[in-house]
Amino acid sequence: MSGLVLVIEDEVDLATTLEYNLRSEGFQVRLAHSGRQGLAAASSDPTPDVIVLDLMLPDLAGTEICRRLREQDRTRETPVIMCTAKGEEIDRVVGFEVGADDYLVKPFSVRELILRIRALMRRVQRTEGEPSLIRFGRLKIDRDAHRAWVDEGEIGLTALEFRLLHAFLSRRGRVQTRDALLSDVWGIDADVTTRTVDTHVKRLREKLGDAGAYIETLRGVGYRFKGEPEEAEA
Amino acid sequence: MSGLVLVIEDEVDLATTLEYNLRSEGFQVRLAHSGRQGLAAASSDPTPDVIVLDLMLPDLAGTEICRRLREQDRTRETPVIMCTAKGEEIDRVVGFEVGADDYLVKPFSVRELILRIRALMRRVQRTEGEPSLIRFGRLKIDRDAHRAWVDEGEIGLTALEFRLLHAFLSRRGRVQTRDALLSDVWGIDADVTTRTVDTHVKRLREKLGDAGAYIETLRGVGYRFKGEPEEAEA
DNA sequence: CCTCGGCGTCACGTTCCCGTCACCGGGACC
DNA sequence: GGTCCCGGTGACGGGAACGTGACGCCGAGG
Repeated sequence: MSGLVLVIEDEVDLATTLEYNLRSEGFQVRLAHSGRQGLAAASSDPTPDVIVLDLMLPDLAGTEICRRLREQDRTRETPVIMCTAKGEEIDRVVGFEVGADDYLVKPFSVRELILRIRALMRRVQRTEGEPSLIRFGRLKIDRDAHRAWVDEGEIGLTALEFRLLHAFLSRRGRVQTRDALLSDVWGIDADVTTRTVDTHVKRLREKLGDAGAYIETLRGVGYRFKGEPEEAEA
Repeated sequence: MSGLVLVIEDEVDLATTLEYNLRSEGFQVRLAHSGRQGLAAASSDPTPDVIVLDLMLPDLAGTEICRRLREQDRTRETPVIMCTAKGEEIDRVVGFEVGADDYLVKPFSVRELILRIRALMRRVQRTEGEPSLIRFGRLKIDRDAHRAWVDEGEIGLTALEFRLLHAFLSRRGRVQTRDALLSDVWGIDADVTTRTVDTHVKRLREKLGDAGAYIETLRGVGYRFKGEPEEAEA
């Protein structure tokens, strides 16, 4: 579960530290060093999944930014974590009214921030529909339960195999280069040979049995999961 | 789904803010600014659907109020959300022991509070009329009494173990990552290693005996409580 | 002051998953 | 048909992930 985090913070070195730490945790990061910049960054594509917002900014107050975020459809549902320097007592009432989702008091630990970001993302993800059951021909996977079946018989997949299968299923019909699979399934900073993909595709095909034929090899390009189940019959 | 929320909170401006926000979300609100007032308000008609309770009150401790609420038939089943200032986290454990249903650490956001109120209302609505007992195969737990049995034999669980078991039971069949368990069972601001989860799962399995097999380990993912008791036989 | 229970952490052992390599087999193109 | 690679395949070593027992801390209660 990676995601895009927007950090609105005018202290450049603090912002950079956060950026570094968040990236090393697998998040994508967008920085903004002023309020106006932050507002623009919040509503540009792709919209961030979480916003970390400093209360004290040179041009706009954090509460004002929060209010404006809540006025726009694009950012209305985006969780906001407010940061306040120690001693500057938050006006809790104002904070509530503008709809921040969480608070941190400086100095805070990066660990703590990451925990809260993850928690907020989980919450949004949970309410955000996207059915957890995906069916495809004789195949069925349940993301919540982390289980997979072929013809009503459950097959035991490892964590990596499950992610790989899910990547295929959610991009069915489209070619996936090995590099694309590596960054999607293994992660951006994966230090792995492209041939590793082959091995895991093989293992996945084995476990899928006959349904392994859903995965096609495109010589010189990559892999493609069939677009329609019937194609397998051909 | 509107409902009546009783807010027991001595800080008048915070209480007023909550009242305003809850009303604008469609709830009816009743305010009480002291413990005694709150106890009276809790059992007067119509009885509230949810109670939001500050732990620090001028006259009575929040835990004491909670205890008394649980002693009265009229309020025994009413869900209670406890609010505690940061630093009083010891009381969190006590809070669950006296039968609070959820807690929030100040400063919290109104959106978070509303989400939790809705969740509790949904839960009550679903289980209303049924006893507070949850049965699952050879397992039985009583949420109000905080007791647990395996095969009609009671097992002594600590407060933490009980919450962990309850978290598993209420999300049965779905994978729980260690991070998710940490924020749900320990609280978002818990300063704890993810490996701590392992230890407590182990202790819980021990106490559950054979029924400990209900808790499955998914390597590289997290833990999953079985969806159906019969799966254990397989 | 001592003891005890609950909780978090650490270190160790084990399991099994993952990444790599080397060896083939079989298309693709001439 | 030959040659060149690309991908399938089996084996293997390292290490990540988990179970487990032990220890220390801290607050409660005597």
